[in-house]
Amino acid sequence: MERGEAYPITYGILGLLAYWGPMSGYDVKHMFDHTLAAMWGAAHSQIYKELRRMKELGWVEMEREERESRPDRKVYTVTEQGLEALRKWQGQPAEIMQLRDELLLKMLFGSLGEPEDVAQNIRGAIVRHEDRLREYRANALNIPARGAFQRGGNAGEIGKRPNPYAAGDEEDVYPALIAHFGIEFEKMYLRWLHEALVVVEPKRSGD
Amino acid sequence: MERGEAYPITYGILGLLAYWGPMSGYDVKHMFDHTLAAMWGAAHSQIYKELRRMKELGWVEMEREERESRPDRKVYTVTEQGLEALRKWQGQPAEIMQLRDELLLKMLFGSLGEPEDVAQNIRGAIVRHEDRLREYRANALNIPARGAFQRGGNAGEIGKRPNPYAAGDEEDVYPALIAHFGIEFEKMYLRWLHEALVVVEPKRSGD
DNA sequence: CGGGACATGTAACGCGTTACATGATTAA
DNA sequence: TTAATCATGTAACGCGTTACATGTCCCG
Repeated sequence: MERGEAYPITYGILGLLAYWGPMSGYDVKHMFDHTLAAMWGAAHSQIYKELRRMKELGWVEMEREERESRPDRKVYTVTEQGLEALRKWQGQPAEIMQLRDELLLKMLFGSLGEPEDVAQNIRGAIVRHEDRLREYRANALNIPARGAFQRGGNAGEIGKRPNPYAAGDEEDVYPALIAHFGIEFEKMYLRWLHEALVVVEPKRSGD
Repeated sequence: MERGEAYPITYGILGLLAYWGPMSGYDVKHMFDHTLAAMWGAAHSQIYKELRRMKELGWVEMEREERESRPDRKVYTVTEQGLEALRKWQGQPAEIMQLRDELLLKMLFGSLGEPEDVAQNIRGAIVRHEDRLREYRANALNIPARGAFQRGGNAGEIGKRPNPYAAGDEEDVYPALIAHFGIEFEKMYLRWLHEALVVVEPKRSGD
């Protein structure tokens, strides 16, 4: 595999298509927002770019779906070459992650700012991470079962075809593992934020 | 503050300079590698770029230090405007982070690859995260006390000046909080990796 | 005598973000 | 009538990475 051929987002889209079946770029965007947003954000402009490149690589095929009184859809289907690329990717070791959390950076240099500003930032983070934890708990990353993806409207034959890549009835443990990670991560993050708030928060005399 | 004026890495460098005193770009790179690498990687080319831009913004001043039989150094010092920018940054809310961990992406679509490949990836991640945890535990992010940064060699007067921004004897809790986060994160990550390995690892009959 | 540390840069390239653009339908 | 949903795109911009470039000193 040459350098610059594919990136995590490429495989993210390819994985969505392989896992849930043929979709339009618009659908991929919605899947990203509902399943991968907390892990890997993606603007629709980026998704359309990647789909075009994957078509040039022969990893997906595109079929134009014309509809009356609705904009046309371009439905993408993973090819055998695309599946091969996914398997190859799975076999390669993943680099260790970097956190790249701006809050941690702000807090590392917290002594160069006002303590109340740091405390305010921590309180904001608590709210956002509690929201995320609630989401994770409510729907376990919103991951529908393999091949079960179906979008509203009369999407024609293509949307109703069963996913040709679905592997029968055997259950898939991986989405549950990822959801579990998300929950454990948010719980740990929140524990730490509360600890930090106690340390940082200015003590008031009348308390 | 206009869009595109400064980014996390800008404030990371500015914070290093404000916290540990005047440094060259080469020194900044070393500080990054020893304190922030796990959180925010930075190539030296990027650091030199940022230092140039910060000079144009008036956030730092540059003094050329000529030395015999050694390459010249460009020593950067934070200005009052730079400190003001840092304080302003501290007062602004931080966006919620995205994980962007390729291993999680690979595992989400683990069912599209070979189970043994996934297991191998998990084992590799365990080794790397154990290393990182050991590092964190050994030196708590390698963060020297405020103003205590000193590099080898006879670096001239500049390197020996006490940090003008150091705020006396009061201890700084923030680096310890960040180090604590790093340790808790790695512990949680490792717990999860071991759980995942048990689920994923193919059972052998003779075991 | 080769390799590491010291020290600073340029060039190429693309992911990822933000903004701009179009235009129909449907529901409040 | 205002706004959201459906649906796809282009353009600008820069962070971040990788590779290329130069030259001295010091250690084994």
